[in-house]
Amino acid sequence: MPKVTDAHRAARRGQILQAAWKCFARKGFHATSMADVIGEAGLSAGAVYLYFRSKDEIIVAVAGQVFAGIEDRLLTFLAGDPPPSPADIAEFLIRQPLRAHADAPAELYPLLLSVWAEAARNPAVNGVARSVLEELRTVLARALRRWAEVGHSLPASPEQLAPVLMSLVQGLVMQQAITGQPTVEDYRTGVRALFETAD
Amino acid sequence: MPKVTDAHRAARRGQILQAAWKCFARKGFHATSMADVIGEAGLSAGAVYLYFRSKDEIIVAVAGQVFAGIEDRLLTFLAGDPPPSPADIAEFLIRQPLRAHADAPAELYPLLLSVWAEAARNPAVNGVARSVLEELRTVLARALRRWAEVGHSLPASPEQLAPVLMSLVQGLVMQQAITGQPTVEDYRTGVRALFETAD
DNA sequence: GTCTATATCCGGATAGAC
DNA sequence: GTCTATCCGGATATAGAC
Repeated sequence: MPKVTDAHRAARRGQILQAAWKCFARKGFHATSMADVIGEAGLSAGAVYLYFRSKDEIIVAVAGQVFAGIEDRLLTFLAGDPPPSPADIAEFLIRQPLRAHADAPAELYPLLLSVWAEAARNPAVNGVARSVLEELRTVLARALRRWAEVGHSLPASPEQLAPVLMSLVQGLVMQQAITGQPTVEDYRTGVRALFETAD
Repeated sequence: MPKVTDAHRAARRGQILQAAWKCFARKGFHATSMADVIGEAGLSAGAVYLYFRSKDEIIVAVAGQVFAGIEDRLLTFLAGDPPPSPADIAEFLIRQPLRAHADAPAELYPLLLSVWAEAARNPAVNGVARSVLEELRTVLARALRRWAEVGHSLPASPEQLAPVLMSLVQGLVMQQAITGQPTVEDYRTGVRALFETAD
């Protein structure tokens, strides 16, 4: 296996995934046909099936990309000194989805909804989503504990607050995707106020 | 049109919707075939298509049922005297989905996720979901305002806090559907503590 | 009103030429 | 490695008998 081939393979895979991402963002997983992906990628059916065994495999890969990087960015943020306050953490979380995927913001939220819904049914997608959510929960709890250890008070245990922090993002995404409301800025203000009176 | 016919029609429609609900809860909208619904209802294809013109029409009807009643129950709760506190409202919201559909709790959360994801794509479903979410937002804002007018303080404006309250349910549903965590009780405790320190 | 049988279409995946 | 052409299965919706 010469080097060229590996690079080539990676490039092709990326090309396909990017095309699939666009299609899935536009129409969702189920309404997207392989023909859509193939057309968007500018390849042929045979070529695509050379890199992915099935549509399901592409879905799982895209779901993975959606979550990719969240943890890393969050970890470096949470490791800051002094430790960020719960309000800071909340604000950071809320801004994450858009920061992570600066392109195609309009279709990002619906895509996230699709991924979550799929994660509730598709075992493979569930695997990646579940591990990310669980990791997120422990990371957030650890950060909250750090904040408490530095002399601040928390309204509840870190383990109980972490899921609440996560809900803030999830709820915003859903409401935005369905009603277009509220704006990130309005939402951020409400959330920050709530946590600041509670620290 | 004799009375019998109307009652009959209503009963049949209900029968079909109940069957569809079960199938959708189990497998989601897209993985459910008309054959599934037809079999579950114990009817024939011809009969089902007599009451619903298409699968899409059934999806919209089920989505409507999922939201049915939420508003009414919430309104009577919020109208209580003395006005419920933000913490009380949050707790009520969190418990709602399970109270509303006491049967089939295990599959309720995934079904909700499916409905939300569908609402982000399917215009008809979006219509019902959007109107419910918007109504919910104004109703909650009004209740928070009432609480403030009775002499309590709020960390932010009612309009900013209402979406945050809604997020609490949505996040719990999603986390439960995907990871099975946290339990309603743990979650409730965290949420209540957060809002009680802030009232 | 209801059922059976089926027309019609479409999507995923493959086979084989180049 | 890549493309074209195609197969097969399954899904929606309908037609027509009873």
